[in-house]
Amino acid sequence: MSNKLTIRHIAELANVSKATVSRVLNEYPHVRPEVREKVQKVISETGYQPNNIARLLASDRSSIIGLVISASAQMVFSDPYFPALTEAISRGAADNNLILSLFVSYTEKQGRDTLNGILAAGLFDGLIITADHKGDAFVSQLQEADIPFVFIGRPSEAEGINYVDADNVKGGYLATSHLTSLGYGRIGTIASDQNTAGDDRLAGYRSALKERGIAIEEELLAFGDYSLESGYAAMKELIPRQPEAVFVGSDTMALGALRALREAGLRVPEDIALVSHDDLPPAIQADPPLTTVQQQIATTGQMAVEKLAQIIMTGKAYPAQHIVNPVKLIVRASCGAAQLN
Amino acid sequence: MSNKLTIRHIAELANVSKATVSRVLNEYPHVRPEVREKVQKVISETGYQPNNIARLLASDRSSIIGLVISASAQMVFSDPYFPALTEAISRGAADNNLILSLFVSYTEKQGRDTLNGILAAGLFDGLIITADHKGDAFVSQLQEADIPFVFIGRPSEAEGINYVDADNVKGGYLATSHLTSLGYGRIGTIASDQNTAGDDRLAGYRSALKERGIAIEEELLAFGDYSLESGYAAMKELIPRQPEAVFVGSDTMALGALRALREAGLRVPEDIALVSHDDLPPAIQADPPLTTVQQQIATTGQMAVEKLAQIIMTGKAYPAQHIVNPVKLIVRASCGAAQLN
DNA sequence: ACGATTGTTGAAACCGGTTTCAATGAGAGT
DNA sequence: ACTCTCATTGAAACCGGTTTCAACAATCGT
Repeated sequence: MSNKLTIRHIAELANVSKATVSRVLNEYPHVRPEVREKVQKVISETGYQPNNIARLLASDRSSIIGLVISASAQMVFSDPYFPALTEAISRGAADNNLILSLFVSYTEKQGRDTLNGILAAGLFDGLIITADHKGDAFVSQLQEADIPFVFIGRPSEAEGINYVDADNVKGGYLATSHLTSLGYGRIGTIASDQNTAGDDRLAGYRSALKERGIAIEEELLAFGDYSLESGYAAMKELIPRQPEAVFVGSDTMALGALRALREAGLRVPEDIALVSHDDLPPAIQADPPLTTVQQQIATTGQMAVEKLAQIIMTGKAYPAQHIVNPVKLIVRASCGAAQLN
Repeated sequence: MSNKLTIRHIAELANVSKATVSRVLNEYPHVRPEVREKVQKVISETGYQPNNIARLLASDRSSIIGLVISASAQMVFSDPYFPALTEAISRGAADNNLILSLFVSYTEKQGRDTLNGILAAGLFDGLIITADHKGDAFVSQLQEADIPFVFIGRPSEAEGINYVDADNVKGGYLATSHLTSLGYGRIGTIASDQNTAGDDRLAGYRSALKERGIAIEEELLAFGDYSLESGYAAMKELIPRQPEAVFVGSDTMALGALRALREAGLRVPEDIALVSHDDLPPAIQADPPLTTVQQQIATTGQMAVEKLAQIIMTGKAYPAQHIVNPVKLIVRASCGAAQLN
């Protein structure tokens, strides 16, 4: 450490006690303005910076929060979702004067071990948890540890748990309604049952069709795991069933679907229309650019940090709050809306 | 905190002093085996976990390292490079029993502020710095603060600085030689002068051509900033000059270049061959899949953590080590090697 | 058998802050 | 003028560990 100055030195230089310096540092009352100024002058002249560790020990608060990402390696690597989220949370942490620590694990078991280590360390004021699986395994551990936490993405047992999520049901609904309103029949979907987001988007798809009185044809449902490859495989499965349009549950899977269609010699949107979900950079980079449901990941990340900060400050995690961020449809070329106009 | 147990309780339960418990915890010598066992028994029975903060304060070591990413927002979002690197470093930190904290900033000024905050906090045992710009602004600050640090990517003033980098000169050389050896003439490049990686790749390009006795035609050089859009723009600039092949300095820029070519009605590799750099997921997902130079980001991240850990342990940052990871050419469709066989 | 050495152990100081509590002094109330 | 408050301040305890140092017991050499 380069920092040899301690609160004692400042106290001596300013001719006051450590306690008074501490009061000035923490902007506590009960210090005469002139004394406060004198101390501040010494502090700024010397460039003194209080030692955080000591502060933590004494105040039992670290201002460090952890972000636990538990997802398959493939997912973390190839889907821009987690990077975007991480980045948003990083920014949110900075805005709230919190230090962000990052933990990535690839399996649920590994995630639990990581979590154990984190909880044992006792270093963190709170945690943000995000998982591509349903994440239930973590909940009991977290609750026992009595540490403030916020989920990103609804855990399947959400009761009493604070979480922030996108309005996935609405997303599936918007995407599918858009396709029905463009006049397509035989609308399929590539969904996912890996997490609640997938369930919800599928539910939205179902409700949109139901609303129009269209029966769900189970053979037009395919499933993927959010990877490009799974989107490719799912679309291959769907092609023989000749859907006119498909709602794909994520941009990345849509990229795979596009490849399958290209290989099959089918044009998008002329032969098959596509709408996907997320609106991450690949959506606009795709050929054709994807009509997709935008979820505001930045907002989600930010709200998660803010909710966590609030729990930490107030000490009140209850009543649990479920924050659902709105989504909106971004119309590009892949749905064929342009042609139909 | 749920953890009410302190070292004192353990000491009392085991009928020894705090000092002895501490010796057991830290696996220090000078404890009789039977006493050690007795203490360990109490520890495991009670589930006692030492308070890290207190430990830090007393031992002046936090086991927390910071990763500072300073890059344009666009870059962090749309290029998978940083996510891949972050993920690798996260894994490396876990392997070395270090906690990783993440800081993202978008401008050099913001980066400096962030760094100031970090250094002031005095919480970190060391830092890993990575920047899409040349990052020199940070060096003096870091050196003054006397904190262990390792750069990822060669800073332009690299003397006395520990860094880990890919062999970018070799990368540019391999890509370009591959194109010459396939018989292409008029080989252009989309380079970048934003960072030393760009400089180095360009240098490799130059040396490959020079080696074959081919004069560099300045009009076949274009520059980008690693964004897809800049690759698109650069390729548009190059098209009228009719290169037969182009070495593109990153996969993401190559994606943009592909789009420009597609819009111009040029086929890859039949009309123009492409080789890019990085071998990130988009390279294989592109149409056609990109021949590209693979840099082992995972290894780079891991080595950076290990080097940093070593500096922290030994306290010796000198002599500075420059670790250059090998690269290798991955041949796919975009270079046309398959057709030529 | 006896002093010298070595291995074990605990008391106490320490890390650098925060917080409690009692002492002090000035202003308010009568 | 004389209490009674109340704001200001510093001394000391505390947070929960690590580390130093001195005391002690056991082992060694002669």
